[in-house]
Amino acid sequence: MNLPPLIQAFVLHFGEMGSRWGINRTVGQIYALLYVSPAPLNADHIVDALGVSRSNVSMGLRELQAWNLVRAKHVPDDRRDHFTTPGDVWEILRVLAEERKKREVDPTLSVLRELLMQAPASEAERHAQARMAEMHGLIEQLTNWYDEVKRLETERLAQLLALGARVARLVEVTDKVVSLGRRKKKDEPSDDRSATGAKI
Amino acid sequence: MNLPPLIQAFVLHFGEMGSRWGINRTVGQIYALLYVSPAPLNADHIVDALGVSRSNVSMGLRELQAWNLVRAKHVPDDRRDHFTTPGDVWEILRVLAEERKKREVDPTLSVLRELLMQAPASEAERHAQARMAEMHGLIEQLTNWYDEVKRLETERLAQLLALGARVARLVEVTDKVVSLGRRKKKDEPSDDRSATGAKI
DNA sequence: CTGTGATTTCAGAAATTACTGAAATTACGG
DNA sequence: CCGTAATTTCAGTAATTTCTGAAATCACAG
Repeated sequence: MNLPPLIQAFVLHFGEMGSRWGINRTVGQIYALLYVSPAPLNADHIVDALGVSRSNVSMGLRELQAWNLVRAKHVPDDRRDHFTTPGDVWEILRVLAEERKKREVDPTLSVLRELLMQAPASEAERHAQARMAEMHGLIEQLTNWYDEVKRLETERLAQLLALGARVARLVEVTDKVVSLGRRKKKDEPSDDRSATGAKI
Repeated sequence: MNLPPLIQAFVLHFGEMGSRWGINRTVGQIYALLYVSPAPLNADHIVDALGVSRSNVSMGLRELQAWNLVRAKHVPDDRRDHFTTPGDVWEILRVLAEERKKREVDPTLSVLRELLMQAPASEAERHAQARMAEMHGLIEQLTNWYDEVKRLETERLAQLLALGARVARLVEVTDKVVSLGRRKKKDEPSDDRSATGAKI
């Protein structure tokens, strides 16, 4: 491996972490290298930098492209493909979330749905199904939430994050006021507004 | 493997998914089995049910306990240990989030911090550091958010989830009012706060 | 077309990870 | 303590995954 020490440390760390996720060391390293690179790199650059075989790089890039984490870019006057990561870290986060959901969550959800359709043949199966239903419910809630949140623009999302758990106070108060309002009269949103104005 | 078909399908699926996460097939299967089991199981039960070696089960249980996903329970009049998963799926979610953060996020955060302390020795390193800083900033925002949210009780958390992206409307309005307020006078936080009371 | 260089494929080698059975250790009732 | 049952450890083996170099394919300028 032939890289400035700071970059090498970063690349090596991602190689290690890669194995802790589903991806292998080389794929992690390629990603890290492209991430910190100021310009798109061609495959041979990567081979030089990481000291792995050309074919390994080819397979790694292929996998990263399947994950939508790396894009090929055409550089004029160069027949070789050049590769980059999306520049915006928020964009990367979105892609990562989407892909992991697709690979890790969706298949489970569909298996659960299928198993929940079947008629239990015993008490053991009945109980198992009840547990599966709990899991299914939770995952469905989470994915519904995710589907809504992912549509937000980055700036809004960042604001929500910054707000953190303080939004919960709001929910709490809203809840209280709504149930109060219901006791008096239905649909009096102007009241709700001022009420929710309590410190969040 | 010796299980009712419905349970077997669930167990096999978790075995497969296991490999897609960091854990191996047997560990995934053990977890799935305990999850749907109406009562705690001892190690030999698991051996029978899954058809793997006793030692493999021992190692699997050990790993699941390290993840806090399985607890040993003592059953009176039985010298053998019995194992269960936490019953509440929300609790499971919390544990999972916490452990994955500990294993996948925290180490990266600390490496990034360390690398950002060092003085860059070249333009390439300078640029790399800037990218690392972006990544570090994002991860820190996410973990701060997580740290706040994880403290919420389950019920509040569920409410927040149910609210979904609709909380974003609130943020939007807040934003507008804050910028209005700012046009008049600087630093008037009490104003800002009441402003957030607008309808969500 | 042809020739050249870039890229991918793929069979086998290397490395890693998972699993087993035997032996060692631990826990505990008598 | 002793004996027995439960559990863990660990060295060796099996299975899987990753990586490589050689060959095949592709892409395109001339």
